[in-house]
Amino acid sequence: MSLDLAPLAESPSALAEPASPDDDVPAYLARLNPEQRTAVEHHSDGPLLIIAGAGSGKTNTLAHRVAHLVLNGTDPRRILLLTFSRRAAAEMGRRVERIVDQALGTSTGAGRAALQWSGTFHAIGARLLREYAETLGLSPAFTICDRGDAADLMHVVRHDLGLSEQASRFPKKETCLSIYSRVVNTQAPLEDVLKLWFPRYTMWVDALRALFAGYVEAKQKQQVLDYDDLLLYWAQALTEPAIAQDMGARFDHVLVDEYQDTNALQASILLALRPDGCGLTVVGDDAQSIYAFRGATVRNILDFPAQFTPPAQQVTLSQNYRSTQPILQAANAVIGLAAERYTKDLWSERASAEKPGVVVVNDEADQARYVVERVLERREAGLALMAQAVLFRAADHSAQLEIELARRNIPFVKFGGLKFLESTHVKDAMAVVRWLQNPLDRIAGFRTLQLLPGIGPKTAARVLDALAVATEPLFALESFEAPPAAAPAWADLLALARTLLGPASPWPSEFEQVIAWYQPHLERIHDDAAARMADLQQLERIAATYASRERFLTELTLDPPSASSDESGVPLRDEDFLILSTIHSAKGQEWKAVYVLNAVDGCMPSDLATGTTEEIEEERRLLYVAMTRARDHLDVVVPQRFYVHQQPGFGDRHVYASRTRFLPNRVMPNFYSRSWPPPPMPGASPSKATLAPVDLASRMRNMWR
DNA sequence: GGAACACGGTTTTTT
DNA sequence: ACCGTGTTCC
Repeated sequence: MSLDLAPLAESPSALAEPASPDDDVPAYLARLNPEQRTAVEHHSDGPLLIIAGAGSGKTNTLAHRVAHLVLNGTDPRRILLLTFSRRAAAEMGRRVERIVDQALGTSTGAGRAALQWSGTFHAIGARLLREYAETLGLSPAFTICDRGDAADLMHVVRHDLGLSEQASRFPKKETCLSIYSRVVNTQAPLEDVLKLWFPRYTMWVDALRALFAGYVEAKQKQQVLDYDDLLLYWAQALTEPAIAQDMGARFDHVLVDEYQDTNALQASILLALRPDGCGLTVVGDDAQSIYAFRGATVRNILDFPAQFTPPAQQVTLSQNYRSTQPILQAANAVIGLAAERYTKDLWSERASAEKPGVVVVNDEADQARYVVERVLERREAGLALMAQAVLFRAADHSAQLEIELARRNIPFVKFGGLKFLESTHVKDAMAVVRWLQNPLDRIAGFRTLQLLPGIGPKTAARVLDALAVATEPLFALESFEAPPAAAPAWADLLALARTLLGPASPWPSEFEQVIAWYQPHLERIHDDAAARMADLQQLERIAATYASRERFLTELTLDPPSASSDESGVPLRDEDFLILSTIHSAKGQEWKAVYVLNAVDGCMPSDLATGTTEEIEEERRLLYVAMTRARDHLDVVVPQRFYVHQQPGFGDRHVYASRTRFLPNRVMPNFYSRSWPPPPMPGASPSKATLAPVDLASRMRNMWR
């Protein structure tokens, strides 16, 4: 399931009116404004950088450029289009086909412009690596592990090396993985990464190096690649001139979207594919760079032109077709306070008398009530729920709002945060399938085996050791002597393994067997088995949409369902529902009305991201991204008190927060400022003070006397 | 010795 | 809700 619910980004309105009727110009070009048209028509023998401000018709411009190339004779199978998400790739493909079909004046041309090579860097990397697997010494059957699995593997290796008992200050498995990942993605030495981003752990440099060596070895033994490997192996393969030549020659054009959120490793892949920059187009906006935490660097986009001789041509799109002028002016004011800026202010022709609001409320409960009231008010006025979105910094910031929405029966879909695939039961089921796909995958096996009562870490490890040296996995399992306590469950597992390890059976039915096997374990382990079983049935429906076990595993790992909704289940397509999303997941999208939650210091910027000025600047851009999602209405909500989780030595508590530092007084004239609920009328004071006090405490004591 | 269970402390953003 | 740890039970 890829819930393509929210329409992506720049709507058709992001097209300029025809500038001047020119007989020789095809209609699809006449619709563009001069800058967009320059970008679309850029001659393909030199590299091109498009700096595209928020709402400037970026997606459309890129789609038009691809369509333009196809209409001028480029084979769509020889175009490589790298996007930030799978959803963006699908949307881009649809638009290109539409433009080409319209231009050719036929509806029979369906498929003529079908892009074969569009997807994320990771997905394209996985595909190429499988294709070139033999040359590269990889097993073509390699499985891809997600972040959680990678962390588990890191944990196992750490334990094997005896680093767990070292001291309490050795980084946790997730932190180890973050450090590793940052080294890989930034291509920087471990020492520098530690010094810059993980100063607390600099003393562990040698231990970490040993850990990472063990981690790499473990992955190779198990024929498993993590997310970073998809880029790393690809980049490394491209350092071989013959392979670079061969891979580069498959494509006439390489286009990259959201270039501001790519990292050094991705830049090196591009450069190796197109060393002279011919046929290379990158699009991005440095003001919207919000992924430095995973190694992305704005330097990629800023240094792009000078990488080539002659330097890349640069086109800037600065007309915004999305937001009203007051909203844009406020957003410009916010980003105008950034320490460093490279692009100029955006402008819009969409006049409006309505300034965006900064709304001060008492606490998060009032914040939820305020948002619900405004959402309903606007729906009364004709704005569908789907045209409205609530954005926030961290997934759990919407918790109170979700409760309020459920209470008032307002359907919603939430993007970002804890996902479907990360819940224990779904991970269990996926592990079973992965392990039987690749019996050398120890993490999947470890997880599966421990589901059996009577089998814990030790026995599981013995089974996996036997498998690691076996030539025939099924035989190894059958000759393993399970502990007596585990005997019945072990027999059931063997029966499942005989089917799944044996000659291929039809795909979706294999999955049904896995679920049938897992169900009794689920019921034994979890109290809320019924709800979890419903999730697994959902997963079964998803599994049925993939052609094979291998495709299911790869594609679901690289493109997990991005939305989760309330308990009533995913709303049907024709139903109306409100969008809740983390700001990160809202990238590239737009709504008529946008509500930004928790615009207070501590949330934005997050307390966890105030270490360096770079981190704070990224948080500022995050607010900018949130604000520029709005077309007509924008409300920034500031709760005066908000809840913080366990502070060392304090426990849960409320803190008094102040408006985010990104909205200082001097930008406030761009907003309409108010508080909610409105202050009570004078004279209508509540009567609390007149009630007599009651001593409940002594009544409770007296109950036991 | 190994598995199971109970408890206390934590939780950013994502391919 | 989950991870790590310490304790109990077979």
